[in-house]
Amino acid sequence: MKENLEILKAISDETRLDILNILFREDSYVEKLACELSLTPATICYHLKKMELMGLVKCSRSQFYIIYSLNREIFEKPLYEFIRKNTNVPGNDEKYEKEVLSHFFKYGKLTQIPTQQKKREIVLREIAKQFEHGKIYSENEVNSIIHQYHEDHCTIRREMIGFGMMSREKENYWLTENEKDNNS
Amino acid sequence: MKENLEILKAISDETRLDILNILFREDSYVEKLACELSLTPATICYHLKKMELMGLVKCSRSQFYIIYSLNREIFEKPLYEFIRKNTNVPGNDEKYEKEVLSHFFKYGKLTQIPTQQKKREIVLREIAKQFEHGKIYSENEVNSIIHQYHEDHCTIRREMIGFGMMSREKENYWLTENEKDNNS
DNA sequence: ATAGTGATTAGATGATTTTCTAATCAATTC
DNA sequence: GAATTGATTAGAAAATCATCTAATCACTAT
Repeated sequence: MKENLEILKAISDETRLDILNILFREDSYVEKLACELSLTPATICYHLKKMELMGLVKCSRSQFYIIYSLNREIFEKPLYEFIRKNTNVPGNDEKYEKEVLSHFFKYGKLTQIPTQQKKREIVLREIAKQFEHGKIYSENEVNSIIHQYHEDHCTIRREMIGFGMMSREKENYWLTENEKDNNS
Repeated sequence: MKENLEILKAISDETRLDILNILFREDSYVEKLACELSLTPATICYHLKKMELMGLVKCSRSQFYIIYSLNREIFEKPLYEFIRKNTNVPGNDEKYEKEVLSHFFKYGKLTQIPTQQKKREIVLREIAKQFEHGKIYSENEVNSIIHQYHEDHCTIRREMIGFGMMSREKENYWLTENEKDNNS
């Protein structure tokens, strides 16, 4: 909802808070509000119209005056309803990962092993994609695949096991099974 | 509470809503947020600090990163709690009345009888202050007192009875009793 | 109809706020 | 302790917003 932002903005102003507080007490009209708040009718009108557009107040004519009153239901809602979006912004995390990957991979090579855990995990997970699920690799095969990306295949191999991406028994290596979801 | 305004302002911004939405999902940190929202870390920091100052988010260091998270209690409160002031603005209505009076009275004379009910009532109530409570006046006395303010004492006398400020029986006039409160 | 009055709109001005770049601070790793 | 990296601050530019004056609109009453 883009509208949430507009509703919040329609509230977040000193003058408009003053107006709302008066309207909580009693209905009122432009000229009276202008007088009570020491502002011109034009200014009050500007604020009331803004709030009316967002459904915070409503108005109706009564003899000479146009009486403004609150739409009170709105103010009962909890704050988070005005914040949370129903549209799931897709791929926000992926965007971050792409940024990290493009920073550490240049021309198909890993320029350095990231120091920070979170970035290292992203990079290692990218390399792990070169291995097939279910297939068993010898240590030499593992090393040579990793070597395409970086010279220090030992560190990387060890780290991949440390992060639980890869499993090992004696000389045999394979992708850990429950890691499948992260590599698709 | 002046603070209410600051809290609302700390929420009412597109970027800050985006940040809050991400933090509803999971805790995060400056650089990651900057990347996801395609803004610079400086900008994200600016927004986070603003929200932290208002108690919307909190932060704690964890290894390399400073992790930001929500103060979730705040977002459960209904909207009106962020609007209503506990300080009763005193004398707002009086201010309006003063404005009306100074518009219709010039040099101690009533320049014209207002057309609108609300204003006419204010003006008449002002003139009624010249009469003593409990005292009984003849029609001539009433007329001459009113005449100090305006030539058309008949209309004004009639209107004061119409509004219930003054009572009449035959030739005798007196201030209506339950009007006392309004004239102090 | 016409005059009077409250409400609204248009346009201009000044204030506030968001954003960036560049520099600095603070914590971590080698 | 030197270098790296994430967070913060300062200062400037650009965008947004509140307010006013003046003109117009819409309704009421004579």
